Amino acid sequence: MAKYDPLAVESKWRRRWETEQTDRVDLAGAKKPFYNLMMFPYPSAEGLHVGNLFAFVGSDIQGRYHRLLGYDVFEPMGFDAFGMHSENFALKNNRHPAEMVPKNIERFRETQLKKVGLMVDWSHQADTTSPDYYRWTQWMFVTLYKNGLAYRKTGPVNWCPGCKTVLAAEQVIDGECERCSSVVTKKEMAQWFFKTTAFAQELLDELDRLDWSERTKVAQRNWIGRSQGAEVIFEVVGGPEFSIFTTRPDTLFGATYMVFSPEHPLLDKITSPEQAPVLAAYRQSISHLTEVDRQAEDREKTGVFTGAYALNPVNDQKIPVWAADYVLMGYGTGAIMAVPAHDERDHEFALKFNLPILEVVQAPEGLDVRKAAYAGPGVLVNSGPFDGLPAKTTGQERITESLAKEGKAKWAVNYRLRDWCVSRQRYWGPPIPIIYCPKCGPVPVPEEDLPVKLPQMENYQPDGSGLSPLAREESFHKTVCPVCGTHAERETDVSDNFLCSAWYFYRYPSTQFDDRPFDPELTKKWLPVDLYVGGNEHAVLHLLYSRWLCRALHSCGYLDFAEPYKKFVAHGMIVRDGAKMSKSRGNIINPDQYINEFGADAFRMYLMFMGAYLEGGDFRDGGVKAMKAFLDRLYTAVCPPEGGTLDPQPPAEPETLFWLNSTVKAVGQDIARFSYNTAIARMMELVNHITKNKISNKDISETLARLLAPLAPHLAEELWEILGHQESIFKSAWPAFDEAACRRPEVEYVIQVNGKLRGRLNLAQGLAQAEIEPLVLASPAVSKWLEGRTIVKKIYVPDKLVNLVVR
RNA sequence: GCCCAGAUGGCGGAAUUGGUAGACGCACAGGACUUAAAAUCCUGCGAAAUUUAUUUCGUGCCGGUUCGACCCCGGCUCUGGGCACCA
Repeated sequence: MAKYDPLAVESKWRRRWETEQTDRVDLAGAKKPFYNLMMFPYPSAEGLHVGNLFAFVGSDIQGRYHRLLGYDVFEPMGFDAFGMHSENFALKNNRHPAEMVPKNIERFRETQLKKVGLMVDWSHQADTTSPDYYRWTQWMFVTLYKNGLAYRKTGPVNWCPGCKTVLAAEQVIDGECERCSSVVTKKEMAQWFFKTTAFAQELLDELDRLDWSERTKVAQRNWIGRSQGAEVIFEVVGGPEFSIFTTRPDTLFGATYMVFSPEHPLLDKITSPEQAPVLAAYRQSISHLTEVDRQAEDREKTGVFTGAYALNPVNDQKIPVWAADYVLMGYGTGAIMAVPAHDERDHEFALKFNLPILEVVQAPEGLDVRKAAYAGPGVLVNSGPFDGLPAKTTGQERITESLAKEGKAKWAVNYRLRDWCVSRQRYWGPPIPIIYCPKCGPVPVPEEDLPVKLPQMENYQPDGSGLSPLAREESFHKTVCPVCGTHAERETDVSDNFLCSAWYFYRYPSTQFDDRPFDPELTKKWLPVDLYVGGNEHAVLHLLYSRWLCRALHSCGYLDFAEPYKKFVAHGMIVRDGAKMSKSRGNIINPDQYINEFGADAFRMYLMFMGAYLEGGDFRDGGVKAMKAFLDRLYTAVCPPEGGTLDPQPPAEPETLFWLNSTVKAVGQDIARFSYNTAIARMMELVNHITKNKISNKDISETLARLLAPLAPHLAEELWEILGHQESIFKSAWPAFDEAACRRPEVEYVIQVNGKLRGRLNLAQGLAQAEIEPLVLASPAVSKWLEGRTIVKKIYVPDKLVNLVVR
């Protein structure tokens, strides 16, 4: 039994690809550019995770497939090596990231990535920690600042006590730090922000037109969280005006009290002297609560009366003003009108504090708004001139517009999306390129002075003071103002690692340029990215940030497109034996072990065969071995038989032609829709057919080698060479097929009686109903079900089925 | 609570548009080869009944539409994911 040695074959072809530069593309001269991007990994010391490989292989298959289709495919790779994941790991192991990261990168590239057989053009790498790279990350910051898209602001920010730094809203998951799972607290600090909210509407609108995985789009829509409503101006009795945001202006007549967020600055002005100590005590009592406590599901509502009253602009009614922490300072205006009859939260609060509940939208029979809030549709009641109008449509419009005429309301839209907090009080990142001058204020570092290099520091631990470790390095932060020359101080925070990764794909084609972040010509030719494959865990992190940055650079005139990725495909997640993989379970898959035993091709193929690529798969131990066994069978089937040769004539037998052509068609279609598991199954069927029938044919062998090439590139090259070709199989072309031969000349008709399968008939293709009927009625398997019955209806589906309905 | 996706043999999973449910593979069983084992090859493999070359049942649960439903509709249950005191 002929077998092949995968380790020998694979190292042979790795060397050949390297010396012949098979994987390189002529970026300037390419005629049919196809930018195939995969999410670059961060080089952890543990090595590549099987999840990384699953993602990369699925992407590489597209790259190789497109290459065979005649595209000039650019498939670059880089390392996302700045940030807390790298720094935390170095800290834990008592090492320095500057020493550790280059070693990890080397190991990733040389002993792992290259062994998997990715068609990566290694002449265009990006390493985010290299000064040649982060110089341009800093340039991004300066550019955003100069264009009014970056600003510094003091306010409550998310603070992770574990990582000792602030975090962006996107990096807080259920009140916990995305990296270390510490409970995040609020801290008042001056921080740098990017104006992500400036493009909230565009980011949302464009989603409808993007060719992206639907679940990724849904996650982004939820995160941006648009809600439409009105801003209404109320007036404190004997005090100032203030505005509230509501999505239900139709229920204004039902507002029986107002609620301010306890942090609302206006409270200090309006609270009555006798209630002031009560408010102070309340603020004290909630000050120690974290977001997790505050949002705990079963938590009872709390709040205090301020002693103040507000006037409802629709009817001048005097209603009490309360302060309660169920109203958040960060959303809308930090104050609400409470309509307990039609809002669940207000209802709960009103019951607890015995506040009035007034029905203004007619609830259906049997529902009592005193018992439970009714938020459904209905007509307005107790609403003066607006009674009888459908609340959510006309009612809403009329009430808002009548107030708008008096200047007391306007239509408004609110987004859940917050500006991106990019400051980090950590060491391992690109320093924020800003200088604070006592005379000139904040001044961006001039472009020619970039990069602001990260100094080498032996003790780089974050100290939790709210300042970055760089604040301890005087030689770093003491400087002079680039404008006036006065002694000045550098910003000592570094920027969020997600800024590094928000632009890396612009850099890849332009790595040779040290005078610009990306070359306009090459960028025009290669971007936006044609295909981006990655994990959906980045839906509202990297993918949102990079969409925003693209839009920002576009608005500043640096890019002539506003969306970075033409197509994004979210791959699934791998589990093992039905369970999530984790260190604590001890069920992590070690890819190297399988690759060293069965070869990268068998490992690649098994990863893709486990399940649907877009849904993920369940890794079973025996799978890689079984795949190697298939590749052995395929090898035997494709190679000339021992002591013989392959038939040089094209196959003529119809059944074989059917298998050959329909397999080529199906494999191409399946790869195009990321259905790798079924593509492999189709190849198995073809191999089974030729093995069973002892067919050795040159045409079939060459076709199989090329079908296999995207999935198992090393073996495909080996077979191609055995079949007599000098050049790489990737310089050949994807096999063509004959549409007519994809169907058998004879088709199997299914014969049903009353919808139940009663027989099958092999008949020539394309027969008419009238030609088939007599044959059906004559067949004994069918006629026995027709005895003594009347046929009332005949269903006929060409080349497929006949169904006789009898009584 | 709202939104999205999903539930198919012992297992992983197939099934373009409503038209043969279970492709392909794993595991298992039997056989061949072998001193033996491994590897490889061949055969079988949803369940029940059976006169075994037959019938009935069967795609999470209940109901509906249809000649015909894994697929469409209505109502549930469970699993995974996103959002969530967001006004």
